[in-house]
Amino acid sequence: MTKDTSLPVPIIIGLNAVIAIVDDGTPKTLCIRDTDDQFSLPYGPFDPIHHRTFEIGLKDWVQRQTQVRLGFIEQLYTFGDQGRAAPRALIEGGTANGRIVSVGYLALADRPAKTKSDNASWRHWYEFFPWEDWRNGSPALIADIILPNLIAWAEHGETETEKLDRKDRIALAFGMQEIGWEEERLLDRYELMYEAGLVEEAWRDRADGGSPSPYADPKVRRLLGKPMASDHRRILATAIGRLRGKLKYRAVVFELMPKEFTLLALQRVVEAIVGFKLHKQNFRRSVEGSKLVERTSKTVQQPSGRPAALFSVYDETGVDRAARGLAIPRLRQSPGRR
Amino acid sequence: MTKDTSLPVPIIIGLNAVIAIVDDGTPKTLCIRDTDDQFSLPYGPFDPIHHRTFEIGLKDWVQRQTQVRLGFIEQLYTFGDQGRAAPRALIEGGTANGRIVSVGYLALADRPAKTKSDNASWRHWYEFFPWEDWRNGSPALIADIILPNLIAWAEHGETETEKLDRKDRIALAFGMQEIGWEEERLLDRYELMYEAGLVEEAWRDRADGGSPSPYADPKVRRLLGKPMASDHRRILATAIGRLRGKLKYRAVVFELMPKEFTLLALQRVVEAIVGFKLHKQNFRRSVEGSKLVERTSKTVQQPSGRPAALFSVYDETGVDRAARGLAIPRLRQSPGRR
DNA sequence: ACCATATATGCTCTACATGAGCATTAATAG
DNA sequence: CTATTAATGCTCATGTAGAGCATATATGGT
Repeated sequence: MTKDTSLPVPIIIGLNAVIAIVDDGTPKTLCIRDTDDQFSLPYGPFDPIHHRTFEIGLKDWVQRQTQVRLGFIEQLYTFGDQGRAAPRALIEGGTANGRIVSVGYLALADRPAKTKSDNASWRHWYEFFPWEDWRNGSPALIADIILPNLIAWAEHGETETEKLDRKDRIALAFGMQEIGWEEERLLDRYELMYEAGLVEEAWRDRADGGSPSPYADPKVRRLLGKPMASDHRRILATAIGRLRGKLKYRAVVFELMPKEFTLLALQRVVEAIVGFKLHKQNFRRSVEGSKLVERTSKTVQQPSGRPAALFSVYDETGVDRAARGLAIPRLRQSPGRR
Repeated sequence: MTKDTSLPVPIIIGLNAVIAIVDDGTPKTLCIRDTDDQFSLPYGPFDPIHHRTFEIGLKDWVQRQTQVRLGFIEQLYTFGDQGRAAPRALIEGGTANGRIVSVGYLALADRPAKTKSDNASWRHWYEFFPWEDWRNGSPALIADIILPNLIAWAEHGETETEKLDRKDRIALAFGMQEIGWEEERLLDRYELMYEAGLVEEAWRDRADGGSPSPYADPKVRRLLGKPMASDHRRILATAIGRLRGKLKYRAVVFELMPKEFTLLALQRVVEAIVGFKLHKQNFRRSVEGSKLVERTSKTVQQPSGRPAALFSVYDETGVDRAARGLAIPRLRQSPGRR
């Protein structure tokens, strides 16, 4: 083995948390409002002295900062790219000459906890990804703005191969192929838009580098979701994409539910996450058949209509490691996959 | 936000690569033989000065060390636990007073490249996880050794709840529930065995800490796979588990195949990875119907029998981002899932 | 009490994917 | 020409997912 003997540059590990809840049909994540009035995810440096593991560190400062107690936690990805803007607080801390590596985490909570500080607030996911919410049909944004701009970007490829490759990626990410829209490709879509210069962060990050990509004008960028500090929007995209995928094979939804719930409430939570509506009767069929929930004897009266039965999670303990997730019975109309 | 102003402890990021190939039905990974004659994964420190991203760093030193050119690469997980043994080379490098965080990567190659150094070699995966190869039926090891020892460990739980919880995890990980054996839960199984003190590393790592778990005797541990340096076996477990899962929804297998191949060869590669045999005709049916491969006009003669048609990947470029993986048509007998 | 309306809940129909295994084809070795 | 071996083709049974009709149980208005 060739031993690398160069002295290491100081490295700082930042922990970033996407803390997700679904509040009455609205999927939200905890955000901090930066000093420049920009949103960022809750984050903090990993302190190797006081914390034996990342998760302990994360839980610790999240609790201190926001009073939110984290239940389910999952590591997402570790971002180590150079050129990624350093969170301001860390720079001010005087350690900006090191390299910052951020480890993203996804955490789920079952209701919006009070937040200690005024600049912390629960924000609607789709403020940052307006093209990801198909619950009221295909967002006009995609056909009207995103696709035309992406295609234009693809046409600016250097070589013929690059152009084709870009078009291919666009088609796949935005569901123009036989497979249709795949909700879990959220990150692919965001990264494509970043590369094409359609989101604000791309513009901001490349201010120094300079690249020949045909940047969309500010008006367009402003329509394509609110920017976030550093690469937090990418981390949020990773989190949502992961959660969307995970729903299908792990019973994580229940981490977002109260003790007792109606099946429609459960459905609304799933819909909020995946971003499109489900077939009600088929959803019920699969949930009831899944052995993941148990019908209680209680019912709740809706504003009108037949009262709904309340359900509870069948086996409290092993839910998140349960072998199967819930079925996602699509409607062919809207996001018609396959 | 409460600002954490304590000075950071030096952190070193180590990059670890699981470089996988399948060589004539044998799944292998590149290993380095340590100075204490122990196996370790290829690893190296991440050098923030010379490398803009982790992946660039990884590719760079893997190529320098082993002459293997990495194609497909995927980040697995970032391990930051204290108490994880530091790779000897890093300690010797004089930086052992810092905290080592390792980022694991999975890389796929299509054939065993020559390795530059003598202490690098391609090792059979299942040397490290002998209970994971079900291709010749359910390994006796599981029923004879693993389960009895795990159950014993479960019985040693402090509280009633803990005992039940452990039994639950065992049942799930080892497929004792209705769902059956899930090949992608390899990491769960390894971690369970680690916790229970059944694998060598658990014994080694806890030498200082000391824990009340009922450690299996050395004879047992020696049967349960070869140990690896640091937590490399955990990283390898993560890699195999991830690859096993990924096969089903991404067309990554083709990264492991030569340009042209027979369907049986493809099947053998899949079988090597998932660790059990597939139904031949059904595998063919799904592969041919997948639009992922293309029949060439060529055939190859086997030692006996009808010659097999050669196939090639349909769309060279977008394979790894293709929307669907291959079907894994199980045989109900052996690892009968569901 | 009766009706319109709004949900919740039950049930059926169809298309298609998946697990199994029989049948046929095309080679080789005697 | 026959036995053997592996590749390839095809059919059958079962289960699941997408659709949508039908029924049940509330509320509010008349």
